Amino acid sequence: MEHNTLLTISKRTGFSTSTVSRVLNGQGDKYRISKKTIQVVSEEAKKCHYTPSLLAKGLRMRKTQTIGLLLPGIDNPYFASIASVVIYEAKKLGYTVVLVDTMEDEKNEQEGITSLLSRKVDGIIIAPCGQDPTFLENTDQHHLPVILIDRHFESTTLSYVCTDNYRGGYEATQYLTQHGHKDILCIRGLTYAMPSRERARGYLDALKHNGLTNKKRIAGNDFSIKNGYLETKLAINTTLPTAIFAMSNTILLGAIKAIREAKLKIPKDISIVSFDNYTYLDYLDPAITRISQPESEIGTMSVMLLVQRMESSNSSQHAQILLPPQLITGNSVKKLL
Amino acid sequence: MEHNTLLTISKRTGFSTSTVSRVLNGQGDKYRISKKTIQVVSEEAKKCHYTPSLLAKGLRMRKTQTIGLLLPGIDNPYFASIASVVIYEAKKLGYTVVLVDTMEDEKNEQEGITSLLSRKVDGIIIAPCGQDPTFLENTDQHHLPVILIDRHFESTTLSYVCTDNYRGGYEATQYLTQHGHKDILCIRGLTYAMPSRERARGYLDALKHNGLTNKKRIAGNDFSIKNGYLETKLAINTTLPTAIFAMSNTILLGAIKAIREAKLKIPKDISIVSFDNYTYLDYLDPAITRISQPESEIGTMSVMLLVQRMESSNSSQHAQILLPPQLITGNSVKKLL
DNA sequence: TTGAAAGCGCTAACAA
DNA sequence: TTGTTAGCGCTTTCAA
Repeated sequence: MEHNTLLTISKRTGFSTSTVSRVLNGQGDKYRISKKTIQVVSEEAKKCHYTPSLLAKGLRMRKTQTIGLLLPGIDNPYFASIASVVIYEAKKLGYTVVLVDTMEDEKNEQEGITSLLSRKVDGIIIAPCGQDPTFLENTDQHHLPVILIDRHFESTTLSYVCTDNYRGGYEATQYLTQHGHKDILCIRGLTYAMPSRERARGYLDALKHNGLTNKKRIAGNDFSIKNGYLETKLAINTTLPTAIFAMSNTILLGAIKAIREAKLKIPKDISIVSFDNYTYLDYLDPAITRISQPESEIGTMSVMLLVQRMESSNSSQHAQILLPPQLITGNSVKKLL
Repeated sequence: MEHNTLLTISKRTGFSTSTVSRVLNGQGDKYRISKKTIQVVSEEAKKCHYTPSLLAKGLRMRKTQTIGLLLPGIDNPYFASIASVVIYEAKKLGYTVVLVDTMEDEKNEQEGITSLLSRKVDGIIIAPCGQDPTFLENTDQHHLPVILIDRHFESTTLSYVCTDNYRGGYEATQYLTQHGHKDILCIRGLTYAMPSRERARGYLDALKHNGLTNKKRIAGNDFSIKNGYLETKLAINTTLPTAIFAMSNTILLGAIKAIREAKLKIPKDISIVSFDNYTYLDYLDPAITRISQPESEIGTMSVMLLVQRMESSNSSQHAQILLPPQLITGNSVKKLL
């Protein structure tokens, strides 16, 4: 293990580095290298635990078999789930993942991207927390494919794979109205982020289709537990809604906390529907009714799209994909008469 | 953004690549390069969005500012939490993290390490799922520092940062006996893994100190939800213990599921103490009493140790650190008379 | 105060 | 069937 290179193997076997390189890359047949040479070289490589330098290879080939993944918070189970899938799928296709946690901070995001560019990653998958797609669009156009996940931009040429958040917001609200709810508080995530806006749009449209437009009530401005807590607390102390539509699992937790502090019971005193699926939601009492996002599909599809763009030269074609969410019913919604 | 290198900047400014390199690395003063030159070069670099190639730099310097992190499952909140901290701390010190999810599979672990070696990472932090430290020890001795986290080996020279699992097991059990419990079922994780063994040892010692050795009851063999479910189901249908000590948050979930299916109530019919801390545990009903592991300290300390070893040449010194766990009380344990 | 040139480990065009 | 050689982008020694 004393730092082996093609050169050291070349010297020990007596063959040139080219030959060694070709053998070790499985191009022995292609170059009609003799069986014996192949065997000798292979054995020597194995014996000395040769590990090719992906630095040198990357420098020479202009390809590093690496993809950068930027997420706003790996400790959020929703993003952890996506990360898990992306890493798995990437590995299957021969890519390694460099993970950057932007912590919902634009500066971190910017630095993260720069760092990935320096590392010469072959492509980027990102759940952006910035509001401006310009930089990403430039990157994408200069030979470094970018795929957005979870969040996309108003008008962008960039490829994305996201949940159909409008539909999710609509279905969550519709489920509540179908159970007789008319006073529904919607607690929103990051105001300017597309998922928040789309879910809110779905919420509003559902109200409209039920003649409840005048009942609309949207509050909150980020995806934190604290936001869920404060907005719920406020609502409880002003006008208690019959139901809450929480835009994320984090907001949900905050809401539950406030509800418990007020000694209210779910669903007897107040109903709740959340966004994001998660094992633990089945273990809460009551189990929480929620709109499940297709994390697995988002992860798989984003890797597929990215690899496709990275490996085919002509593909400047962009795909903008919305995947349907799914309602999972628990016992957190009461049927009103 | 048309692929700028030192050479292109050198040509455009008229200075040599050496000078450009020195300026861009902040060594202008050291080499007494004229203010004007520094300014010209810096401006050109900024204007063309120069991004140094860490491949070339790494190849030349034999240092990539990258650390490899191998975890058995990023979707486990305990590991997600560690990953989050490691990424953050590493970044603060100028390092990027390549994350490998081994999925509790030795083969994946082996491949992951090989891949990291090829990428020429400067060091490795790993929660090993293999049983044999030999390979890691060899790696560690050949100029690539390795730090174990979460799990360590029987007798190893490798550095590690782990929870004091013996103490955790002891305290969990002690808490139960202090509440009058004598029939405590311990549901274990991966049999051969050090955390399981140490927690079990703590459990047994606590029983012993309370004269309950003949009551010992250990079952189960991995850290899955399924394991917790099956063992609990079995216990309920044979001899119902008064309390369960679940060795992880996953085992806990399985246990709760079985308990609910049997229409039993926690803590009225059966008490439970778990391992691993997690926000959601406060939101279960009842809140779960658990032994909290110091994820943040584990993450921070492992990065500190690793960086120390990577950056000081003489440091073949190894640190083996056990961090104390902490009991967090919920309402899942009933006081028996 | 600046530059020329070698070399990190690899691949591939060209040559034999 | 195999070898020679140039070059990927960078740092650094030596020289001026």
